[in-house]
Amino acid sequence: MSGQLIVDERLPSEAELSEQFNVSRPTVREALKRLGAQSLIRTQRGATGGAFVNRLRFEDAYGQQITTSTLLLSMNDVSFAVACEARYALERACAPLAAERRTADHLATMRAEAHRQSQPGLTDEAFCASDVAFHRALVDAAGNPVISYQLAGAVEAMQPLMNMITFSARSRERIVGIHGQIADALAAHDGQKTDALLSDLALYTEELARNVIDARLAARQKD
Amino acid sequence: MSGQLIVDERLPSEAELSEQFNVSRPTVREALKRLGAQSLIRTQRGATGGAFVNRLRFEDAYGQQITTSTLLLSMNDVSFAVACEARYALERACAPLAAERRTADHLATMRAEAHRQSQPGLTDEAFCASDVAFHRALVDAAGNPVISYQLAGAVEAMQPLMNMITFSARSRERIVGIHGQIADALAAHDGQKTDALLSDLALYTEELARNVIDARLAARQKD
DNA sequence: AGACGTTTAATTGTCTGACAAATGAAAATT
DNA sequence: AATTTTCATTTGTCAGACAATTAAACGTCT
Repeated sequence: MSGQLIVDERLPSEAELSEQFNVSRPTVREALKRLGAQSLIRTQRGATGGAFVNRLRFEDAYGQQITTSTLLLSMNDVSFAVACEARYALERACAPLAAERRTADHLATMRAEAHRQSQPGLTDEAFCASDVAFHRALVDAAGNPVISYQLAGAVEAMQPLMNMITFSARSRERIVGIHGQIADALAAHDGQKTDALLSDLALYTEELARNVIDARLAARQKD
Repeated sequence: MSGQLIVDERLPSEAELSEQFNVSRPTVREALKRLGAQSLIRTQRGATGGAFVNRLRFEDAYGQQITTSTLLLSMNDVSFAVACEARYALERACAPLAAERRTADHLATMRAEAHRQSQPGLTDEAFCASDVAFHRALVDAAGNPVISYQLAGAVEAMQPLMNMITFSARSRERIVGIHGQIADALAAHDGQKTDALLSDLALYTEELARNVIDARLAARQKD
């Protein structure tokens, strides 16, 4: 953290560390495991083995980010509205960049996911998973790895919350329609239109969630 | 992660776990340390002690998020332009929300930081730190903890990169001027103006960074 | 000289058994 | 009833040992 070690540099062996800090090897190992859990080091067995400073890659950080975000949402009873607002606010931030830089690949992925979403036999969970894939493609289209990393948590952590919603055929149709329009807007490099469509989608998603919650409350009062 | 344990639930003791999984206690301890490093559990000594499922709080997650983001930027030679683009794109995303919901407290913090930034004796690092505090207040003004969490990394991780820049008196004056205008725009609940000002700030910051980099290249060629 | 096994030393991974330190509950005492 | 003492439980730490892995050093053969 303080920059004294560089990537791939080898730390002293466990025996050396235990002598250096006047603690036993098991204690050193517990400390090293803590660093390993944060992906700060990796260890290798054998003659030239040891603990090495790990290069933290974006792909590794994605996973941690998603896990942490998901746990945060589930443990701090964040309302659907708050989570939804955060997600779409951040996602709209990359609309202009995505409109500028989207490649044919990104468009193809989005169109493919939109098409999958229109299949009638799809379960609600598969629909949500495809939804996430669609939006990740949109975020990645902004062509900025830092943004992709930051938004991985916001987008993916919403999935468990979205899974609470049951999507009727009619609501699916509307969502897929907007997805198609978003792909069109990006194809036309129209950032403002993309932004407006994401705004629509945010409002509609919140409306669906509100309906589900209201229905549950009504059912509970009936009991 | 799979939801089988609830917050504050106690895990079996180390001795029980070592029996359950047929491993020794040190091995169990190493595993528990890994969970502890991820803030998933906390441990307590004593008769009624043990390992307990930890409630992951936003405040705790902030720190992890900032650490990870900072390391990501420093280890993957992300250009200043990319990091800057990400930061301001995400920050602009909360401009409309901040304009709507900012409290007098947020405005006071921002004005106080802007005032500090205008003090002549300030070091470059102190100036940057105050800059970060200003922008955190702006993000927090959006009144959405999920957004605050997500942006903590983007905003704070930029600080080491910003510290590379030496701020002349003239550039400070301009930045402080924009900060003041941002506070004014938020006071007037003007989201669009805030967004435009953040856009200006992004462009100007990138310009400053470009100058520093160009100057360094020139100096190197001179050698 | 070079290719190919073999040995060897270093290092992490794991185990056993032990003791220290903390801590709450139960028991004893005032 | 309040306070102190004792005790059992649990985590924290230590020492010493052995297994598993790995690359380098060494020998041997072609």
